Amino acid sequence: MQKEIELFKAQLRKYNLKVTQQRLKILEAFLKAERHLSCDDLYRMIRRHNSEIGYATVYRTLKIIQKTGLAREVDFGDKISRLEHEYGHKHHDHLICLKCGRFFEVFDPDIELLQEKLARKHKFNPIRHKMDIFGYCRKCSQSINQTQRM
Amino acid sequence: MQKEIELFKAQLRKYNLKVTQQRLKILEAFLKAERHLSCDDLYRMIRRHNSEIGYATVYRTLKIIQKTGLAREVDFGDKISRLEHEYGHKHHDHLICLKCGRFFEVFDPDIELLQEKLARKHKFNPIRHKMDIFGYCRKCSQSINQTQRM
DNA sequence: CTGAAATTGAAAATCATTTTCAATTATACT
DNA sequence: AGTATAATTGAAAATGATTTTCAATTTCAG
Ligand SMILES: [Mn+2]
Ligand SMILES: [Mn+2]
Ligand SMILES: [Zn+2]
Ligand SMILES: [Zn+2]
Repeated sequence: MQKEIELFKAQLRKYNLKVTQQRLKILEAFLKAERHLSCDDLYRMIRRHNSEIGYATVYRTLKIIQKTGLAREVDFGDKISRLEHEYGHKHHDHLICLKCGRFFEVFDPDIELLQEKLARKHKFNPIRHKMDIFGYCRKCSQSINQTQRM
Repeated sequence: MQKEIELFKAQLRKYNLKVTQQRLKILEAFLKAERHLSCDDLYRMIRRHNSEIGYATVYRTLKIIQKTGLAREVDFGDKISRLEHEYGHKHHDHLICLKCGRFFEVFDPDIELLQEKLARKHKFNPIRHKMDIFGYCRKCSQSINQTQRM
């Protein structure tokens, strides 16, 4: 985590942004937290321990965190912007449960390769991609079957 | 298109919804239009020829069109809900140009197969998925290279 | 220290989406 | 056709996440 903090400070200086207590608190809260949180999630978390930080500051700091490559936006189709840790994390895709909302991070090198090929076939220069599979997780699949039986 | 209209009417009756001129006008505009339009897009299009239809009606009718299986929502990551024709259209994924905003519909059966396998490997029951590859289309790739040369 | 420039937080603005409600319309039934 | 009733309509307001404004405060280079 120290590495991320130093990287963040370096990036701030690089862009003539100031290293403030608020920004550091917000970054630390983000790094410590479970992943995939919205601005509002993080704001509430911080509020519990420190009510001195405003929503706008959390919002703005999250934008900086994204720009510095420490976070990336994930989109679960509910129109809410959520962030996950990016630094030191490899690319992955998601399995998202339609019932309980839990998600699983997955990676398949064969799919990744075919995605590259597919793009090239269309003379398209791929930069990034997003693959989300929606369905029912093991637990929810079971409970759905049980419901149907009743 | 007549087939879609009949299907729509049948669905309306099935759900005790009324067949109104507004609903039919909106459906026709949707079916005739280029794909991937937002509620606002469609509202503006309709307004050009018929200023008697309110935004709320377009909005509500689009919801019905989705429910009847004539449209599906596509998500290009800009938080705007857009619809594309669904009836008689096969599943496909998208290549989306980061520069000009154009998109290309693609389908790769090998990827689809691997997606199924990946889900199963995680005991996950897949229902639908979304795969979007963002990058630069052929034209934009060229113009970017030219810019860099200058 | 000091001053210029950046930051902060409360509040307001924005913007797509969704709901409300009184007036209007579609439809089933005389 | 006329009537009852239940659904629909459109303007306007509400919503909710996101983004901006601005006066007061803080950072930090010199
Ligand atoms: Mn991937
Ligand atoms: Mn696919
Ligand atoms: Zn589940
Ligand atoms: Zn392009």
